[in-house]
Amino acid sequence: EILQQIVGIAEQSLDEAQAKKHALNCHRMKPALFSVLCEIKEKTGLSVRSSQEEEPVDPQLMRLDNMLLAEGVAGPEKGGGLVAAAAAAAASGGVSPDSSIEHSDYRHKLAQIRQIYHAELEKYEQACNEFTTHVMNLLREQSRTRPVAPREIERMVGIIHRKFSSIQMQLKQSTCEAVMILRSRFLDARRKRRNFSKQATELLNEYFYSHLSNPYPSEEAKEQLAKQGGITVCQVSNWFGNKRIRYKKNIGKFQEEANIYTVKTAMSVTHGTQSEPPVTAPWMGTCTSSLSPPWVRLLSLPAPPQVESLRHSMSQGPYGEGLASGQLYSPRDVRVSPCPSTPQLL
DNA sequence: AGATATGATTTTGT
DNA sequence: ACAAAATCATATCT
Repeated sequence: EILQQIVGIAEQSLDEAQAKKHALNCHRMKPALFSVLCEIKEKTGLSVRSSQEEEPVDPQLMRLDNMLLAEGVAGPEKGGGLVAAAAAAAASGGVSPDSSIEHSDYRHKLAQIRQIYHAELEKYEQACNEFTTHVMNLLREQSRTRPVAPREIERMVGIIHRKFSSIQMQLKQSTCEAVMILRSRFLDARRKRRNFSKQATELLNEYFYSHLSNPYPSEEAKEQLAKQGGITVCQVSNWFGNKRIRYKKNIGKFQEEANIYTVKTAMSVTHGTQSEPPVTAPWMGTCTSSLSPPWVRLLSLPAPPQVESLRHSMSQGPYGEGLASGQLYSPRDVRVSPCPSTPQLL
């Protein structure tokens, strides 16, 4: 009969139920029922298994945490953010002087993400605590009418925490995604490409066309070009890589440019209007473009000595017309600065 | 607006 | 490991 009443409680109004509960607690048979329940429980031995006490420490969660920390989202307050932004700036390799404005924008957006993240985290924390205390109260209350071991309460709390931490993980995940998107938007160097200064381009072109037979500047030459042009050594390398491939792909297109820059170095001699034939050198390999027809290759004999530019080449170092002679490169195994790239965080 | 130029990154080949 | 080649993504021109 009493059991029937207990089951019935669920269908009644709160006040009614409360009253009934009180009545039950005071019922003279209650202690007997309680001890019976204890006995049953003891017999069935449905006690908590002590398994899965140690958490496996999800590696995915660790990665997310690490990233959030590294990006300054999860770390200490304002300082962390600044440090992260500075680190990101350094990592992106931008020695560009105009980057501060973009970065302030980036930092602002990051701070927003950070704020939302922390607000949500706190909300979850609070909800978790609330829920936990609620459940604990409930269990404590119930322990008056049925046997509840402290272990069981602990276990419930553990379950609740696990549940909430999985929700937290979702939050972390989406925060990480947001940060990644932000990064790619603002810090991917390709997205804010700036053309080099006129002066730098001129410098590079001058070197390229005056070393057309072997346009592979040494490390030292690159350093000098970089310094003079106000760009990095890596950018110089990129430029030459691009230039070589694009030049040989379409020599015709570059003839005008070639004339400009070779004339520049050969000003002293003639102002002859007849343009020189395109230089084809061994470094261009057998690749001929659609616009520089096959016969160009037939004309490509050993690098024709460019008398005018020879002087210039010589003054620049042993890289100009040195193809035939042995000294192509000076020994340089010292890697100065690796090309910076955006770190792959995920 | 679309075509071309250009700096940077990724893939490929040796 | 290095350079060529391909590709990406933005800048600049028309």
